[in-house]
Amino acid sequence: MLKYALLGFLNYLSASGYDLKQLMDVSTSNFWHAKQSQIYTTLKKLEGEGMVVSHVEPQESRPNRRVYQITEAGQAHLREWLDQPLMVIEPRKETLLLKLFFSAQLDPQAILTQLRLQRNLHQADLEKYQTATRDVISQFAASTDMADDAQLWEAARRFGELYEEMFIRWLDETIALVEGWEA
Amino acid sequence: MLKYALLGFLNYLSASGYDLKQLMDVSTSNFWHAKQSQIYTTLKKLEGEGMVVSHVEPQESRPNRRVYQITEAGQAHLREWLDQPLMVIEPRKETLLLKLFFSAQLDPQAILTQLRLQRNLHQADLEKYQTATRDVISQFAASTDMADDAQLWEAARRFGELYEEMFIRWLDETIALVEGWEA
DNA sequence: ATTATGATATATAAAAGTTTATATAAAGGA
DNA sequence: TCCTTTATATAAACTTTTATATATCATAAT
Repeated sequence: MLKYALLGFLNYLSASGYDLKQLMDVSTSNFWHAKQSQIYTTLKKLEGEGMVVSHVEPQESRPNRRVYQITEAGQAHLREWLDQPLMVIEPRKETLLLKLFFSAQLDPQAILTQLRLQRNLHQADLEKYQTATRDVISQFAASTDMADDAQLWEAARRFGELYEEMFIRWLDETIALVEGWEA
Repeated sequence: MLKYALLGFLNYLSASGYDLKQLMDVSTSNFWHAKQSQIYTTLKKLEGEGMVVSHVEPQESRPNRRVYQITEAGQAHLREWLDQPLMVIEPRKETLLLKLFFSAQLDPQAILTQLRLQRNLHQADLEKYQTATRDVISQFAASTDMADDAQLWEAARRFGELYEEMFIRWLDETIALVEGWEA
């Protein structure tokens, strides 16, 4: 799946592995992320498959950059994936839910500590989507003439916002439930 | 992570790999899932680590069952994991969002087809949480005296319900956005 | 003035986790 | 007769994470 993310970015602009990592961190991290090592190995694999080509750009006072460019085959491969509708719901993995599911044997106070800690983390995440992420997208939208693209990026950001609102609501409900056990 | 899910179930009752797959499918699939092959190999690994022990139960007219039982070491290992709070937010991966992020080059009608298809899937999932999953939990709660456990399972089910409501809301917003492009 | 750190930049090895595919075997229902 | 359910197991492939290595510049702290 990561390969489509990389092809998706390279379809907009040529970039190095380092660039792609930065791009993902500020744009898709809400719904797709990857470690630096995976990005570098996947780019190498994509080059082997003819989906991208690369050249080294020498730099003074900085290590050389290896810049990747999408090929026609890469564009066709990306397009094929975009065209074909997703027929399933992606199964989620939520470690917090798994822990909670088996936590009845814990002290209620220990459960509450864990839930409140997560509430703080999700609150911070929500605020990030409402400020920093929002600003990045609106700046990019204003600086280019890609109105449709920017609207889809905004929709993706909006998902993160709604997700965090939902998560906080669920945490508040669940905290109230466990608080009731002590009475 | 799967190992904790298996230990969590085995802490309630002894079970075979087959049983554990069925249990996960009707209870944790909302936030944790695994393939049969992974369950079998993980159980074998857990046995090698002394977390569980197994014995074969011969059956007439059915293949023999290998039933796993949690050990004291296994219980301690589970307990340790449950005790230690989760300090991070689990990064999500949502293929639909990734596709949408790069879909501006597609025909708006193709985007709408994909979003509406997902809406149907999520609507069906939501109804499943509101009926079948809810019934399984309330039946189990009534048949045992594990009130706290059942309330946490209900909280986990509730997460699935809120998640699907949120997803459908986001899909409706996004469908309306793309519908606006055609005017 | 020196030291520490963080950012820029790429790369690989090893381990861990997960999916896909395949094999076997028998009962029971459509 | 065919499909589904019950039941376990392994090989191969793929994906992802963790850890480590190298090198330089700019800035901040001591």
